[in-house]
Amino acid sequence: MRVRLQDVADRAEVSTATASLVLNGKDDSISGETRTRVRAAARDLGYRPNVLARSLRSQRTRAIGFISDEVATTPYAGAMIQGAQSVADEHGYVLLLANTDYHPNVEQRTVEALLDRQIDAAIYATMYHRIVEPPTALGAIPTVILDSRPKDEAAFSWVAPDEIGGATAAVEHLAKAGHRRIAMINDQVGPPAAVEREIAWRTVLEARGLDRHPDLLTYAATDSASGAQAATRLLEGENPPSAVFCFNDRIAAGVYIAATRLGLTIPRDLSVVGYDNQVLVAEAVDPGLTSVQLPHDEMGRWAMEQVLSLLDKGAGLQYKRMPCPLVERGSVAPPGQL
Amino acid sequence: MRVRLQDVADRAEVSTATASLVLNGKDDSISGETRTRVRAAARDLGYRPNVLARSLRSQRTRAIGFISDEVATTPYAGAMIQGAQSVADEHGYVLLLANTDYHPNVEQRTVEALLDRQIDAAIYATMYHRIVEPPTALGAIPTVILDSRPKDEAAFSWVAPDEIGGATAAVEHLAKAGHRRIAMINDQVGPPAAVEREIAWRTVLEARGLDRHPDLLTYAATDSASGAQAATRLLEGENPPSAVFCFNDRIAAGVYIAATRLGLTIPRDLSVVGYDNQVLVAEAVDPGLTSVQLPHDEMGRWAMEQVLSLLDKGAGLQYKRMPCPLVERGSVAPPGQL
DNA sequence: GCATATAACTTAATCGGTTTAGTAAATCGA
DNA sequence: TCGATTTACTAAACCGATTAAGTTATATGC
Repeated sequence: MRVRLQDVADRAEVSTATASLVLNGKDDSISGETRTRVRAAARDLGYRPNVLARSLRSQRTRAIGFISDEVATTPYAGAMIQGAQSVADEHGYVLLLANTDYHPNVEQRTVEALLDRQIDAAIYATMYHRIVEPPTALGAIPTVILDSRPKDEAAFSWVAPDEIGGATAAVEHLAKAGHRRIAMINDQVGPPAAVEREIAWRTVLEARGLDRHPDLLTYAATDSASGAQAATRLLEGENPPSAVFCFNDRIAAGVYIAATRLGLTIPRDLSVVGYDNQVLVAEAVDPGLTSVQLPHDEMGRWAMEQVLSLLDKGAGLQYKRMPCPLVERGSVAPPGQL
Repeated sequence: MRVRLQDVADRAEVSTATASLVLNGKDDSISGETRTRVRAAARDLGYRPNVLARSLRSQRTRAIGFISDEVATTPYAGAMIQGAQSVADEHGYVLLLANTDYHPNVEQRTVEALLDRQIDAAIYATMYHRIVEPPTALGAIPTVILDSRPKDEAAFSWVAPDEIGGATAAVEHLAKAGHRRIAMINDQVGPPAAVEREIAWRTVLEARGLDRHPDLLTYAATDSASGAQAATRLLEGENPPSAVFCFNDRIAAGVYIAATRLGLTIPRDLSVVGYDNQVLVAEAVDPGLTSVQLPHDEMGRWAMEQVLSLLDKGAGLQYKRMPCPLVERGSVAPPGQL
């Protein structure tokens, strides 16, 4: 059996009230001698408070629900959970995990299960940047949206990647290398991330007076095989680009495959920039892929910090676009004479 | 405020005892009329029991601690957590997440934080297969080791990948394609996974009477740059192999890089098999990499199932080697005339 | 010297449930 | 018709803490 406060009190020959006051530092009115006796008893017995009992009484569990559409598949989840978890840990909070499997019924059930456990607050995370509508039950507790934006932007705090900034940096990087025909292979599904990155791409082309031929924009599914197909279309077309900005690294990997098959060498004949900075992909190709990093760890940290300040300081709602830094490897060079 | 059992009882005009008995199905001695009244009251008020209070009384929280050395970095974590989480969810259990950061002090602190929250049991997970010694505090509750083996194999239930089986399948696959000079690039650090895979590789070579020249075995760090170096050594040596079995997919990606630089085409001039089946890597290279899959999801599920049967059925300790299936893509072909 | 602070505790209520022991009324047996 | 069951509930203890409200000495003020 675990040691209870009662056991400590018995050993120190005081009431549980006194023991509690001492151990919680609310001991203004407890004599120094009693204080040391209680502390000694607690130490000797190896006393650890039962958090359940304390939570029941205090109405705070120091537990945060982490709700996400999926946990596996992508390596993104890990970084976000890691960020949130480590901040939580620093403040003596704990993470309760839940999956929604993209299914409203599961989501409903799972969120209620968390609320039944009296979580103090929640983080509603998604594995890619989109527009979400968290279940109404979450209205009961502070909730921060991680890696997405709420439909009603004023209803929640949220943090999402600064897609415009990241994509701008990527395209600017290509432009500064001297490219004037910069294509984009975008996600054909068109989530917010895709829309914003495309806007940024287009804006840089306009601002710098670069080639804006419609052939320079094409779409693909977000895997390397589709990326290779799209790249082949681009490169075998009438107006092949000298550089390609890709929606993600998997598509970029497809560009490498297509280029190699067409006898082109990266970066001599074609420059490529990806998005996501998936180290596994970026370093599996040769030369290494220059890519824009999604700040998952930082977003996870920010979300948890925001949760805690909503809880502790009763702070107001906030939102944040987290910068996406460009990570340079070897896939960009000045254009040749293609 | 949340609806309490007291509110339900008031509305149904019974005591909380009666309400509790009805809602928990222990209503043998409750009249049918009262039963329906209580149930209606609960439904009307949207009553949901406070799990904290219930747990305090029942001494069971239906919460499982998931302790791992890290959560991010690899995509493995997600799959293991996913597997464990989904089984937990099916049984009304919840996962409490904790990190140890490979640091004994953090581990100690974090495990105690979980125990303070009265978790019923724990899963002690690692991101790669090694020999572990879980903190003694975990002796207090059922604990299953996930993706590693305990130093004292009789002290815990555990599940780890069947490295021998997976590596054997990989090397057999190459042998059956006709290769007689099959090299291995192993992890230079030498964790159990590396030791076992090397044993399997050697065993197949012996069993089939293939070339066992010492040059065929070399070591590398587990990233693609190191893999490329090792592959270069192998391929430029006096006795180049016609096939390479790699400790992991990142090293295998390095083999692709080295082969391309040396003017060799995979699989015509060189066959390659990786380990981990990291889809991101395996599909980023051309042709796709044939690889052995680590059954993270299945291991996560098994671990949680084992935890629950230890809890519910008071079952005995068990251990399991989970099969690692070979996933064929395009990196293996019969040897040419190198 | 006596009412009044002050110091140093303790008692008991409370959080929201579960469960054992008990009670009152209805039913049964002979 | 009366004791013994059975039925249908309820009172109260309990889980392990926290904390407001008391209590009892001792010290202080005048």
